[in-house]
Amino acid sequence: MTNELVWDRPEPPSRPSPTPLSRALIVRTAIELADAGGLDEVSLRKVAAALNAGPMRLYGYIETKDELLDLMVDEVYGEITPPDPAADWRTGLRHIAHEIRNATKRHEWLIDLIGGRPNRGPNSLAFMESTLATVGFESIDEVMSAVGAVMAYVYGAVRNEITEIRAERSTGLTEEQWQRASGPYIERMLATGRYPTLARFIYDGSHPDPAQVFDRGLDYVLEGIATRHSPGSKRGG
Amino acid sequence: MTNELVWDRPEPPSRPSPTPLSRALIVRTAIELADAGGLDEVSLRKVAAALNAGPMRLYGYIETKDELLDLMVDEVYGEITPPDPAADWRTGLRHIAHEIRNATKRHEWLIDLIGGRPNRGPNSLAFMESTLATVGFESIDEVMSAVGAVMAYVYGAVRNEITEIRAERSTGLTEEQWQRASGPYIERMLATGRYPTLARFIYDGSHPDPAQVFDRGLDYVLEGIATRHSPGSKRGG
DNA sequence: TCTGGTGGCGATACAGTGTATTGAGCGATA
DNA sequence: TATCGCTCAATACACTGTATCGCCACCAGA
Repeated sequence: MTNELVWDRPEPPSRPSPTPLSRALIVRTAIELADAGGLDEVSLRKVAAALNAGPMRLYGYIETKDELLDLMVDEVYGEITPPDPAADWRTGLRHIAHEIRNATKRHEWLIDLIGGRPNRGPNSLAFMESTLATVGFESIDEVMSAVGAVMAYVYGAVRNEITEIRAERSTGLTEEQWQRASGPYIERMLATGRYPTLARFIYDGSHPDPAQVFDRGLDYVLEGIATRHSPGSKRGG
Repeated sequence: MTNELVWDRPEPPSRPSPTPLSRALIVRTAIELADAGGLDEVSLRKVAAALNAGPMRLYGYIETKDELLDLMVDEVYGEITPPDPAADWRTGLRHIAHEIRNATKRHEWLIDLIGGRPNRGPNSLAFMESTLATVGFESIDEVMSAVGAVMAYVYGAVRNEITEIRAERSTGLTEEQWQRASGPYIERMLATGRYPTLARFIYDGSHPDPAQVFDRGLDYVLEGIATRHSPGSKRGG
């Protein structure tokens, strides 16, 4: 066995001194990528690359990509502050609704993951806990349907908002321009006369602040809950 | 140039007599695949294969895959029957809410596409037209927020339902079993004592019919709209 | 100091995706 | 009959998630 020195032997590839990893670090990195460039930027290869690691290294910390996504969602649930326990159910639910909306403003991708699969991480459970706790109705079923309705509304409303934002971003048309029927396609469709009501709305509709729209819809739901439940059955305001 | 007969020249691949295609046929096929096996079954290759065609052939009828998805959504909007024009706004909106819910029952994948990108196909526009038309408030803004709130609620509620159904399907646990904390993980989490309210709800909660849950939440929203808008400003019931 | 195992991690591989490009065959036209 | 143009299949590319393999550094024991 020759032991001679071979001067042109390639050096071992200079590894960029592997970062020590952890599940938390991976999740944080994935969230940063998603915040910056959307969910498309969260591929195992890209997350790994951002950590100076090979793709397969991540599998030491997570089972599958879906698990990573679940962890990201739960992490964001951790950013949500619970309502003041002394608050009445209405302020409590309103607080939570705003918290969710704000969280998805910070992390637009959230709306694509939340509700897509059941979220049962510790932070999600804590969120459910404080949400249920803030509604002090006596009847469990009444609490469930009140919370369910509010969450359903919040989810749908936020989704609509984000979708609009994305559409603006990708078409370059603001919703206002769209509503003036700037798109040639829309213009053509309206010109067919098959959508008279819609046309009237598009041309005459005003453009309220999205936050106000959200609050108004939320108020419908809360008001409906309030009138449907006999005053005797609730605690607090 | 030799013209000799080469006996071992391979025959041109016996084409299975290419089906004549059309955008409508492609969309219908994609919907069938999605109904049967979920959105995962809708890849250009699979759709094309189902039509005895190569993947690239579809590009003669479709610009991109996203366009195909948009067309699928619009097709389903076409299945939705508008409310009776004579109906008051409340029955009208209720009708539409149920139509949407039923449509997503028939096509579960719909909930993953709807709202994800703006839907402006002819059927979607017709749907918006009849929805707006059924709410005869005088103020355009009031109509918009009423319709917006109802649609947001419907969207979120249906999404929750479908997510539950899918979770049941994939875990084999019915929601009822889950609520008895059959999952060892959930059981462990509840045992930590950090989620007292949640635990109480899981153990003591009843299991109302999903349709009733949906209707109840919908009723909150409608009731809220009704009480928030002065009676003088609405037409019909 | 040498040896043998072990475990972490990179490289490779595979099946799948959407889509751009290429090229072959056919029908219509000059 | 020669050629053009069109239609579609084949090929190719970059990318995905993930299974498998194999190298290499480290550590235990002799």
